[in-house]
Amino acid sequence: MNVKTLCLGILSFGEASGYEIKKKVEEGLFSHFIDASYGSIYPALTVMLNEGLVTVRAEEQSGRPDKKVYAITDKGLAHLAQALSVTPARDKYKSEFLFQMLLRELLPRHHVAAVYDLHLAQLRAELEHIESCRCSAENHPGARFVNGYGRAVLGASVRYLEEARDEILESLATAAAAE
Amino acid sequence: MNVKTLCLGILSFGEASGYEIKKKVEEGLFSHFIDASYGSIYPALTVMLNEGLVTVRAEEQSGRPDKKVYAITDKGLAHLAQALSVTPARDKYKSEFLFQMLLRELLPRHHVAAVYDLHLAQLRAELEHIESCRCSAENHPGARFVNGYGRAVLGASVRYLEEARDEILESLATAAAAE
DNA sequence: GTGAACATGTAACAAGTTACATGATTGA
DNA sequence: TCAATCATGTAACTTGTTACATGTTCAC
Repeated sequence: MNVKTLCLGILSFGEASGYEIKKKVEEGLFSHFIDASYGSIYPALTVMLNEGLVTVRAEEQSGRPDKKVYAITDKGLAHLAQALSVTPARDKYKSEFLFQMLLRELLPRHHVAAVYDLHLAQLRAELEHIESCRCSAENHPGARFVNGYGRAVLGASVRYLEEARDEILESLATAAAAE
Repeated sequence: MNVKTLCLGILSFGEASGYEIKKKVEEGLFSHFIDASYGSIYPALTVMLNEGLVTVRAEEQSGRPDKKVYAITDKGLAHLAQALSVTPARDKYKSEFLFQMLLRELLPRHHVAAVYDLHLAQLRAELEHIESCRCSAENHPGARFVNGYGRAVLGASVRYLEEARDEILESLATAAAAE
């Protein structure tokens, strides 16, 4: 799936500027499983405008550049539906954190402890965030499902890290004591 | 984290050929959170050989090309430790499946049902796989932790999909009946 | 005899990220 | 006054993937 499809998907919820699309991607209901940068969003919108998949409306603003609000067209909606009518690529999950934990015996104890707690804090923050989105997702079936999925997975991660923390810290303490 | 670090990490568990590294990445204990293709592994090994991070040993084989078995050097081990001594990048999770489920109202019912069940089957297979790796990970602390993490997360995904399935299918049935 | 697994390697290509360029406003 | 937020856009760069090239053995 490419950035074009991603933008069309966001726009299917309502019109938005490139800037707002990026915000929705990184802060919105879907932040946990999609990602895109300005450098890919803006060109994608320009291309789709030329292809008739979206329309623009310039919103004048004092001082700032005109806000270009994009809206999806019928053609864009059809394009989106078609782009989604394929078997989705397998989920991709990449974790440098887990790679470090796998090889933690090679790393300084303080680093492992710091990385562990940072990761746990980040997961908790993300979980809180999607829990705060719960209400706004309630009335949309797709959003509700996706929100529930995120809560289930992030919740499991947080719980696992909380449970395993003692073991990690204990082995660290033991190793430190043995020195 | 790049492919070089990934290969060094695998090699820190023992010598291996490029082919075997790829197998370990896609079938091994870590398959759920790392990934790499031959097109990136082979060049990485060549570069690291020139940098003195690994050594090679050609294993003659009848018929097949010589198997080039790589082993990590002390310099490579130091390089690996240094590469891992940074704050890890945030976990990246991308899911076209969730994106389709988010927008499922745009998609044909049969497609949603097929995609859902395929995804569930794939998650179950992956979970079974890492459960089958559990024993071989028991005696290595890093592997045990990572294996447990994978089981926790995949288990939560599978359970959620199992629970939500009725709701998805029911809404599909309702929509179909309303036509 | 056919496809999968074993085994290495290259080159063209795709896709997206980072950094740069610009500049006003708003709140601490 | 300094950082953050709003706001768009381009170009160089990174990184890795896909497809190709080659050839054997083993199991069905």
